Amino acid sequence: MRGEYSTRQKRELLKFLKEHELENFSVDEVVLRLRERGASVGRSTAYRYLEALAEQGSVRKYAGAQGITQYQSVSDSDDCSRHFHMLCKRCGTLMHVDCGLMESLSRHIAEHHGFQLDARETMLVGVCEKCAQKDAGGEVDGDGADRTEGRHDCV
Amino acid sequence: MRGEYSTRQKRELLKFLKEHELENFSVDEVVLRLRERGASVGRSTAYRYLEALAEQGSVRKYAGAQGITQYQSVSDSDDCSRHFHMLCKRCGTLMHVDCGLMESLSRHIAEHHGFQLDARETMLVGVCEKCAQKDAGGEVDGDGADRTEGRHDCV
DNA sequence: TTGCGTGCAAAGGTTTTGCATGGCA
DNA sequence: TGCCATGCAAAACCTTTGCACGCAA
Repeated sequence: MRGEYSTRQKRELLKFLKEHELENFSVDEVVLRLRERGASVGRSTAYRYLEALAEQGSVRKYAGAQGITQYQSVSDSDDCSRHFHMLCKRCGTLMHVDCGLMESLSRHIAEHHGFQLDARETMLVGVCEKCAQKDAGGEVDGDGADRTEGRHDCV
Repeated sequence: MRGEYSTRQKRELLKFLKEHELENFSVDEVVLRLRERGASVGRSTAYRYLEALAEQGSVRKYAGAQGITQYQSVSDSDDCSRHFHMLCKRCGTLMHVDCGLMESLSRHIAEHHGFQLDARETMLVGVCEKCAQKDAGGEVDGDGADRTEGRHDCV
């Protein structure tokens, strides 16, 4: 019979992602966090299923710092093709930006530069507010580990 | 004595990069192309020197498709921190965009979203004009291999 | 002569794959 | 009972590093 099976591993992964919507994880982190809560999932399985979810669109997949692939669960209602994303190069946090200027930008680029922007894949790289403050203050440690994340709806 | 030595390998690499300004290469491609012209350079050396050039700023380094690091030689007069870059997800071509809207964007993001954009690392991903035309026509092959590249100065 | 640069080979890390086993329908 | 899914281990990859040798200054 054709189709997909519902397994414990898939359910655990899905549950974890739902609970941590808009947070960013590497495959290893997901595996680790699941193991901590006693819901172990094999690394291969995590790779395979996250990849599938990314293709299906319910998870964003992108290259974070040090070339490590990051995954981020996106709520069903989120249409990531309609807003842009800011990636903090310090802590790896990914933020969604709903902002009118983005649409103007897309339109401008298309009309004046003959280039069709893909908001889903485009990443505005820089330094987020928190990390900028840390920079101003003491030294910054490598990871940062602040994985909470938000949305910026512009006025 | 402090300082850098001028070696055959460095000169070959530099010469190749100058000849292929604004084109994009992986380390392997550079090594291969140099070997083809009888100017072999070890992989480690290529990695080390390209990395050095990237830090120094005369070469752009970025994560291309499939997580393979790409390098692009930039002319001396180019100040890549002052304009943005568009990366075609089909053929891998990288284009420089000098455009007033980009500065407005940076300023807006900083003021309204508390995020400091890094133009040097930000990549506007999408489909370039050529590939869009190909899409409209027949099927597109994976690589595309059109590595020539241009600049878009906006009016 | 001094010490940076080079290149090989090995190590390092992430991601993919092969295959036997296990579980869903 | 059929297949799909899983997980281990191995392979595949790109990249970095250690170290002995070579070469520029």
